[in-house]
Amino acid sequence: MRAKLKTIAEATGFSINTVSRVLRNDRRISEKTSRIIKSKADELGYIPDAIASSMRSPNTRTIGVVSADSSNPFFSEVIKGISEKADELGYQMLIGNTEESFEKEEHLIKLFLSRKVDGLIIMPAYNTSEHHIAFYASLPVPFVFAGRYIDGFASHSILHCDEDGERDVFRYLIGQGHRSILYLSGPECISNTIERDKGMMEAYREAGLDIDQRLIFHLPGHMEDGYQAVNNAINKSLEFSAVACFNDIVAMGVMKSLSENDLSIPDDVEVIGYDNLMFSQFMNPSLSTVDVPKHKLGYA
Amino acid sequence: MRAKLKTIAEATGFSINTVSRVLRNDRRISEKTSRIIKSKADELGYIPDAIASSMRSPNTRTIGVVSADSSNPFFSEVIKGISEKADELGYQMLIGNTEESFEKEEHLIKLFLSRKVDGLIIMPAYNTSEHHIAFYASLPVPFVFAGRYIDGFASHSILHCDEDGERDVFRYLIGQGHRSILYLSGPECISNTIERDKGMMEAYREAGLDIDQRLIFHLPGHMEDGYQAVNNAINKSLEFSAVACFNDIVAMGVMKSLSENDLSIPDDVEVIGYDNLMFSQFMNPSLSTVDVPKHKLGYA
DNA sequence: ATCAGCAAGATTATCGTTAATCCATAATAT
DNA sequence: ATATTATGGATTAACGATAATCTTGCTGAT
Repeated sequence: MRAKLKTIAEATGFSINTVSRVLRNDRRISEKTSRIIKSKADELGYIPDAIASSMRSPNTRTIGVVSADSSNPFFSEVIKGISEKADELGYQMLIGNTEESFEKEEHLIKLFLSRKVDGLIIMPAYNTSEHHIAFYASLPVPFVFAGRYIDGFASHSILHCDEDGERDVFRYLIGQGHRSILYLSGPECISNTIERDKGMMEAYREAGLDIDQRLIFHLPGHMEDGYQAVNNAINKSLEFSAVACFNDIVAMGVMKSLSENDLSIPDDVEVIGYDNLMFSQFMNPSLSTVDVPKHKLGYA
Repeated sequence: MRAKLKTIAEATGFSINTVSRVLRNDRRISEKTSRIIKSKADELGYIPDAIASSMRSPNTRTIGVVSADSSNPFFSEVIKGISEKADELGYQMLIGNTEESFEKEEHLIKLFLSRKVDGLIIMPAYNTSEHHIAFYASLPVPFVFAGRYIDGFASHSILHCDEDGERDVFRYLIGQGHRSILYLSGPECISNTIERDKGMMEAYREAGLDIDQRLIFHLPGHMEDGYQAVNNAINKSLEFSAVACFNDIVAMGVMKSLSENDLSIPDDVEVIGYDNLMFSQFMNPSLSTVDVPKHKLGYA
């Protein structure tokens, strides 16, 4: 049988409580006692029972990470950042994926609460209804939204500035002389899309240019979306000399399509991504992108 | 205060135990009682306390996933598969990264044990010493190694067939007439490398060809490794008409270097990856690769 | 000499659930 | 008519640890 405090207590003659205090480095225990108990614990290969411990103590040193899709490189880099910081602080992570479904998100959060996580890091699903807001407001533990912003929970969000990022993209493209920019934006109801669209519009306004709505598309943000979108645009003979993408994944799809259509990058069409994923710098031709401190975001 | 069994028991007049049985769908409870208790539980917004529950019951419905690097697309796809299956079975995942360090791996596993996980899925760090073997053998819970093989724990491993995969790669390349194949293999001490090297040698033997050791490199398997290796090879004027890579990430680095050196793919040099990561099919020129059922692997 | 104060531990009460028993009463079998 | 078995539920005892409250023996101040 696995050693427990009682085992050590009996083996050393001290009380269970004293053993517990020693192993938690509580003061008010003599050096000598401490040594004896620690060495016995070592000898018996004692592994503390975190379950029992968190039964009695106020925290579990566990956080719940609610990811939209942990196989998406963007999220997985954020999670890596979280993981490192959690490790450093002695916390452990429960992870689950919502696949962008709020129902799953709610279910997952409840499971995490059931597990008594000390806090939640949420990469929230699209769509923000009254019900969601109420749900978030009722959470009995601290929580933050990573990378996305939810109305009414500004102070709970850790963000990079989407508006500025996209404005810079369009400023640059317009500055390069592009006048027909295909803009493959994200899902309409998430904060990132809204913010970035604002940035885009601001850049056009600054330059005194009109926006051609036919060149703007809101897509889910997968690789196929970029690929399809450019194929379609070319089929419909849309004219464009640059493509601004919602993320690097979409940009990959875009580049694939462009190459297949014998358009050279960046001579015929300039492509800009978003997120600066680890692999983006190794793409060929390499991808210009907006850096998002994913790792830092997770870490924070 | 959060509702607990006692709250419901007092509100309905039944005993705590009866409430517990109802909520666990234990039989031997009348329909009527069950309905009353369930509706009251709903009304009070009861969330079960999984900590207290797993204190008493033999399992925690939690598994520990020991990943080498969760931001590496290969692992993250495997983890996604695990996540889906776990979700389906009502299990939750604790995840941690070892960064390929066995010390961290051991530490992480101990933490998971402390949390009383029901089982472990391990993507083991390199290096297999006596100590590791003894450590694994001493684990008090079921465990499997995903994707890698550890001596002495064959039955604990879930594998794709590395040897066959690499043999097919070399058969194909040799069949295409390549006689100088740069082989960027993986870290020497992990099973995948060993198996694949075997496959490579077998293909050469079958074809009755000698192996040129100068074209074989064992690398850690990162993108930079592929990039550097090809740069070096070109600098040293090594002749080669194809590159077989340990994984798709290395292949990306390779392709980057080749393009920068104005070598066309696949006309001047043919490149083959391994793993068939999600993004590989969208690369341009697209990457030939060996499919590894990462998702299925995780799922299994 | 008396007593407050403290150090170093021991005792005891929980934490919220589940498992093992136990106890009526009703239904069925012999 | 008695013995057995089901049924539906109540009681009680853990699970392993921590926190709050007690003890006991010393110091040292008055």
